[in-house]
Amino acid sequence: MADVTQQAGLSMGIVNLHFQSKEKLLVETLRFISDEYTSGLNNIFADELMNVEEKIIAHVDFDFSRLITDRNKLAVWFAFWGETKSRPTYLSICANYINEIAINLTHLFALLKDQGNYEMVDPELVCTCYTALSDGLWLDLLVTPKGLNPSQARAIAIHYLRTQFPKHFLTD
Amino acid sequence: MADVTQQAGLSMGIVNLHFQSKEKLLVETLRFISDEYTSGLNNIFADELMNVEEKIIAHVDFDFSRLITDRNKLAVWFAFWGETKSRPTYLSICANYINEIAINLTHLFALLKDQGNYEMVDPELVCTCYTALSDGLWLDLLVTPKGLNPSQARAIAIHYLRTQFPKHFLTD
DNA sequence: TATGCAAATGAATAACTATTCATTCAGTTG
DNA sequence: CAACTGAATGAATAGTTATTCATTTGCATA
Repeated sequence: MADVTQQAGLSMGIVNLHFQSKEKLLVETLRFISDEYTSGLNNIFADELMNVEEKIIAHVDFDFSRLITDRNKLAVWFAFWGETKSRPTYLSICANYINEIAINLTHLFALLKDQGNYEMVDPELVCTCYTALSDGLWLDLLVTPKGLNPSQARAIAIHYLRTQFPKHFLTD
Repeated sequence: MADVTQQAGLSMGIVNLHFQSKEKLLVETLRFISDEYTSGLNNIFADELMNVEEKIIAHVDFDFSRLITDRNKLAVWFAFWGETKSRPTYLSICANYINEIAINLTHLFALLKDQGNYEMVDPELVCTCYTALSDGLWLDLLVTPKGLNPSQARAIAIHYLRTQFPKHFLTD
């Protein structure tokens, strides 16, 4: 708590004044990064100026943007994920945002499947696979920062999407 | 420490007797799970009775085996990953096992590329992509245990490998 | 410029947790 | 079966860290 308040340039007592307890500060922290992530993606889903392919690319761009791939923030994500098993509150916050994004992203893949006549594509599978891939690439960015940079990670994600939608995602 | 020693059915002082300190216990814990993982995979790489495709399938099977996808153990992995940024010792242990596995797995993909005349395949890219995918699927198994079981996760990993080596990995 | 009020301070306290070490235990040797 | 030895115990201690609250600060209003 001393470290946190010092970083904030404030005094010791401030966390308990504003958040009641350390545990509630942590919950609000998880809520903050979850909201930041989902609202960034919801803006893309809701954007009426982009077509389906552009939205998917914007999604990937967001996943590997500075805002999201900041190593300090990635470390926070992993710390919370590690705790989900023993803290039901964290688990439920995570389950919520994961679910919300999956619905929207699966929908985009389903639309692209129709538009491109990709008859063998399973949108739900592609959504799960893309999401897992992106989480795993975040781990690479966190743990082997010299081995992979965000734009290489982005290229790997696009490489996967191209396997499913070979007529799309060619410009990158 | 009280919880840990209690779980072990031993007394309070035992950790400092055997490991010197809590921090060293944690380092040995990370070493233990890293060694367990790499040695399991090294057994597969070194097995002279399997062909390349069988080794890759054995690798995937191992990644989604009971031993590895146990949620308590996954939680431990994520907790350590979250700490790597601030603990150089953890970072270096992780960098080591990641590197060792990547060399071996990339080699297997290169062999399969040659054997199957997959001219467009980039073994290093496939290795990075498969590894990230598998890490991300572990997150799914940890955080949304009701949404995905290990055999479904395994199927998703195989699905990706099939995109790269369409003549292989068809039997599953 | 006095008064009121919400926001912030940080030393003191309370709560918690890692570590120590005098003692006990269990097994082996002469 | 005594003497020895290495492993284990756990109450006591030392160290750390979250929380409290009497006090101060800064700012708006009369």
